[in-house]
Amino acid sequence: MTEAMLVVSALDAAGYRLTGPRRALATVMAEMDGPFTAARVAGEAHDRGIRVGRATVFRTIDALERAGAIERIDLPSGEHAYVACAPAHHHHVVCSACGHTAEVADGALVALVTEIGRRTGFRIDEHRLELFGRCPSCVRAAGEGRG
Amino acid sequence: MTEAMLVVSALDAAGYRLTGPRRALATVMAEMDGPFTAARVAGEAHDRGIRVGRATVFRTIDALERAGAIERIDLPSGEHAYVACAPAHHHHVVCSACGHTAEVADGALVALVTEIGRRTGFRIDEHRLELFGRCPSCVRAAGEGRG
DNA sequence: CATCAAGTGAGACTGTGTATCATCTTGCCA
DNA sequence: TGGCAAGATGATACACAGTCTCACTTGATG
Ligand SMILES: [Mn+2]
Ligand SMILES: [Mn+2]
Ligand SMILES: [Zn+2]
Ligand SMILES: [Zn+2]
Repeated sequence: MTEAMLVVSALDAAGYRLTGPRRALATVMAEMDGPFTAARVAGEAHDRGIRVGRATVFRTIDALERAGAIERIDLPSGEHAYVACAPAHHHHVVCSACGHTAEVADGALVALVTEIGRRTGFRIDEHRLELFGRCPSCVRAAGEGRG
Repeated sequence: MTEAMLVVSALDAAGYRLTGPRRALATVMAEMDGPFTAARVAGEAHDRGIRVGRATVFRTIDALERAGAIERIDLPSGEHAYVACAPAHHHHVVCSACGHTAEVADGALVALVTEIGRRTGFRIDEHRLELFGRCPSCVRAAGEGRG
């Protein structure tokens, strides 16, 4: 609930109009558990009786991404997923079993990126670190299975 | 030339058959300058008079990726591109102006990933670092423009 | 060579994302 | 409070990425 409002206010702050479809979709996305694809948002919206065009789903994802309220994750499968998250720069660990994510602060990575820039001679202005594995609870569940 | 042979032998080592289409496409990919999309491989092959089905391009990219001879890069635009590269684990810096890439050894990143695993409780088994910016020669070119 | 599992190409098909355009809404202001 | 222009919407058509099927071909192996 308050999560959806954060998403909506990010839209507002970025100068986008606060429309019905955007509010509804922001709520759907904020309540999603783990990364979601455009198709899943459209499906979930449909299931809740929210009647919104497919193009609007893509446009809203686009607007939210530009507003910094959601972020794209390129899954190893090639799919594009998104997660609602803080507007500050950070990265994500994604559980490949249940989809839960955790945010990871940039921390030591900035120094590493600087060093890579120095060594390669590239002027690096964008980087992306994505981590995949099992979240604590899925690790625990798997352990029990064989324990 | 020898680059293409490396790609072909990686295929061989992974137990794939060495067919005409695969050799031809491996050559095309090895000679590509910077990351290439499936569509660009198909286009380039066509331009060289190599008659090969579109499905085969996708299947060959797939086989080469599994063989470790090429690697996918998720461009910020959302496109999927590939680069021919060494089979050892590493990452890429991509020039967003000219497309040139440089390989970056994992180095200090492994420790960082371990630390992230410890802090988040995730058992991380895959990570991906992608860096985008300007290569040395594009930086130089831009500098001259205003010098 | 003969054999046959693996690979190929044509083409249909699914899915993602974009373009168009007539219609509707929002934010703003008189 | 109503009027309006810019911006947003949705229906639909479209462009493109990637997969699937299936009849046919080819490479590796002996
Ligand atoms: Mn995030
Ligand atoms: Mn590589
Ligand atoms: Zn999990
Ligand atoms: Zn460059």
